[in-house]
Amino acid sequence: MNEGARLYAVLQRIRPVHELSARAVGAALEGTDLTVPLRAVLERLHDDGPQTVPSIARRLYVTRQGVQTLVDRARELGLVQTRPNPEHRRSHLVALTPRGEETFTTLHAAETDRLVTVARGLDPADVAACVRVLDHLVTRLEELITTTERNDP
Amino acid sequence: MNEGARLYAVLQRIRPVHELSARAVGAALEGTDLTVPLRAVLERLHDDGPQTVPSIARRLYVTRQGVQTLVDRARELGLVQTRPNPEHRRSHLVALTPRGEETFTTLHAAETDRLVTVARGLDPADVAACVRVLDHLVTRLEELITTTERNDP
DNA sequence: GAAGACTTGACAACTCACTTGTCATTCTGA
DNA sequence: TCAGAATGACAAGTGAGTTGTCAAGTCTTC
Repeated sequence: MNEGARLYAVLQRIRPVHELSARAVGAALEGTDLTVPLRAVLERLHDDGPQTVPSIARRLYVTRQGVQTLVDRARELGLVQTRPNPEHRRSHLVALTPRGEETFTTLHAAETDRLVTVARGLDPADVAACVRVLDHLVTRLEELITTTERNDP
Repeated sequence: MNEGARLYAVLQRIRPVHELSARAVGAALEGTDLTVPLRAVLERLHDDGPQTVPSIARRLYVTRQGVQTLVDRARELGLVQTRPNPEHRRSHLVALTPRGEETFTTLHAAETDRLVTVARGLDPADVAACVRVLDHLVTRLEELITTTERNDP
C-alpha cells in the first residue's frame, strides 16, 4: 500500500463525516432562522473579520452569487451589516452586528460543549495530527484543481 | 482550549476538504457517464460486495430512494446487475458487473496515482492518526444524531 | 493617462443531489 | 398469527449551489 492509498482512506471518510456533522449542526439550528450555509458565513466573519462578499466566497469555495444571497438574508435578520469599503467604492464590507456576534458566539459555545462528549476517548495528539493532514489536503487539492482547470477549458 | 474546541478545528476543515475533493473527483469523471454519487455506489459495491439498495443507502447516509435512482442508472450503463436475494423475495442484491468492476478499478487506480503527489510531505503517522480520528467521529456523530432524533420528532 | 483585462454587484435561470410522502408488498418477531 | 418494520416503486418538492449576463468599478501596462 503506497502513500496514495493511505491518503485515500482519509478522503473516503470525509464524506460520511461531512454528512453527519452537517446533519448534527443542522439539527441544532432547527427552530432558528439560521441554516448551515448561513452559519458558515457568520463563522467566516467571526473568525476573519469584516470582508467583502467575494472574499467570503473564496474562503468557502463557493461562488460569490451564492454568498450574496446568504449575506442578503443575514442582513434581513439583522445579523450582519454592510459598511463602506475604503478600498472599493461598490464592494462594501460585510460585518457582524452585535446581535450577529452574539448569535454566533452562543451557538458556537453550545456546539463545542456537545463536542466535548464526542471527543471523549480521542488522543489529543491524533486530533492535532488530523488537523495537519486536513490543512495539507486543502492546500494541495486547491493547487491540483486550479492547475488542472487551467489546462482543461 | 478544551477537547471540544480542538475537535472543532477538525470539523471546520471537513467542509473545505469535502468541497475540494468532490471537485477533484468530479473533474476526473468529466467526459464519462459517471457522477460523484454514482461513483460512491460503485465504491460501496466494490469494497463491501453485493448488497441490497437499502444497505447501500445506510452506508452512504442517504435515503434508499436516492440510491435506487443511482442503481437504476448504473444498471442502464451496464455497470451493475441485480440478482435474486435468497434472504428476500423482492429486495434483490445489487452487484458490480465485470465491466463495472473494471471501470471502478481503473478509475480508482488513477485516483490513488494522483494522490501520491498530494501525499508528498505528509507524515504517514499523521495520516494514520487522521483516519483514527475520522472513524471515531463517524461513530460518535452517528450516535449523537440517532439519540437526538429519537427525542425530537 | 488611456486602453484592455479583471473584479464586483445585481438579477435570473437552471442543475443536481437529496428529501419527503405514499401505498402495496414482503419480511420479522413477539 | 398478526402487528410493526422494511422494501420497491413512483411522485413531488427542497435547498444548495452553478452558470450566464451586463453594467459599474478597479487594476495593469504601456
